[in-house]
Amino acid sequence: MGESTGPVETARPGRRRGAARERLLAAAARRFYADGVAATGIDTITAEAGVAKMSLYNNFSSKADLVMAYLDARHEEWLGLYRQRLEAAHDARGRVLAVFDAYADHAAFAYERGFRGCGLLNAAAELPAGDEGREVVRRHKEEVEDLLARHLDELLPGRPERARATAEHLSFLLEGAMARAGLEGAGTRLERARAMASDLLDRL
Amino acid sequence: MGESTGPVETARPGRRRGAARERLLAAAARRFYADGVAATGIDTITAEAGVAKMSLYNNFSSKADLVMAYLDARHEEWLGLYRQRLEAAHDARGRVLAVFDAYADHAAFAYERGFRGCGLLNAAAELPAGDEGREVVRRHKEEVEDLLARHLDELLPGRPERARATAEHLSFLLEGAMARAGLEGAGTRLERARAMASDLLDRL
DNA sequence: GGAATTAGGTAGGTCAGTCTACCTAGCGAA
DNA sequence: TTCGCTAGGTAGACTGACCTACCTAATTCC
Repeated sequence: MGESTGPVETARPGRRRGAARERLLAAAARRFYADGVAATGIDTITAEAGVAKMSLYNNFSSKADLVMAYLDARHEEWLGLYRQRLEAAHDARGRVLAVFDAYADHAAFAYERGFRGCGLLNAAAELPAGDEGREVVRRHKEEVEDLLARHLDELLPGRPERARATAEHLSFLLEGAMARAGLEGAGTRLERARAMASDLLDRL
Repeated sequence: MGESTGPVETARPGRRRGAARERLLAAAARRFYADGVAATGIDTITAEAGVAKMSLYNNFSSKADLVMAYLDARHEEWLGLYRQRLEAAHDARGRVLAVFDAYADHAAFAYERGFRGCGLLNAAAELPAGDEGREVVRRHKEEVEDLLARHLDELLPGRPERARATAEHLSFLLEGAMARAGLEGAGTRLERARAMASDLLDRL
């Protein structure tokens, strides 16, 4: 992220193979996050990617397919941030807080129209009731809660139910802070949530 | 809410004055919540309201104006649920939990395409970055947190900072549980959040 | 009578998706 | 090493559906 102007490299014909797909995904990520999925048209994406419209349909079967690829990419992106934070953590407590730090890292990105909360949740809000994309987002949130639960199992040996309940509690704090932070366009609420989590771990 | 079929009363000309506006708001509420704001067209709304297209533009200056009215209506609706729960509460603790109950009441509505979380937050996710509607939603969330803070001041006399911090903590729990509940289409997560809040109040 | 509402249509855009016709980078074969 | 093939890329026109917003003329309630 952080690119802020139109076609990033000039769009001259016959560039590297497979480049169109990457450029499309990057452009879609910027526009979907900043303007919303429904509000972003195919032409806007191809123009910003500096790519022909047919390249989109050569790489994705439809806009819905591109949206799914976008959701998968956001999930993978978050996992990347989390793994980085995980390496720096030296105990189970730090590994719990690494989840919060990964969310804060996300908020610290230089989005061109400001921080707007969790891209996955925002996209889910636009998708129709039975859409598969909503399932992807639901599973992402469950995976985050599972990660928390695993680290808490280490902190609470022999008390799996307490670990589960605490993981749910922390995941609510995280999600709630993220929503508020998105409305405010700043990461402050996420810092507060991290502090709450830290307190809560002290009192386990 | 709870109506599930097209035009609710048959659309015969010359009904009660001012009825068009109410019918439009009710129809918009159903469609915006179930299908999303951008995905819902003017014609869909007027058809479902059983009202002429011009009645929309006689009562609202544009679709954006209708969206703003929708946001205000959702805010007022929640306040109504909350006030009802407030009356039934007999102490400060009950008044804190009344906020959680109002959210649960919201989730218990028979939405025609299932529960999809907070309508205000979902709408905000679709609105462009600087849109006034996003401010309306931000203020709504702040008002909920303020309500919690006021009740907590009663429970924590002389400790306003602790009350503020607890209000923020509870509002995160609430918002996070709401987001998860919306993804799952069920209110279970909200019950869990209420239980967490209740525990937290016991340990104040 | 006048205000509100009706059905239906129109204007001007934008949407997703398809198609044609051409171009070039990179690969394997000669 | 050079040649030729092909997969993936290009620009831009085009279709049919849908979008918001506004208009008209007839109708109905107060």
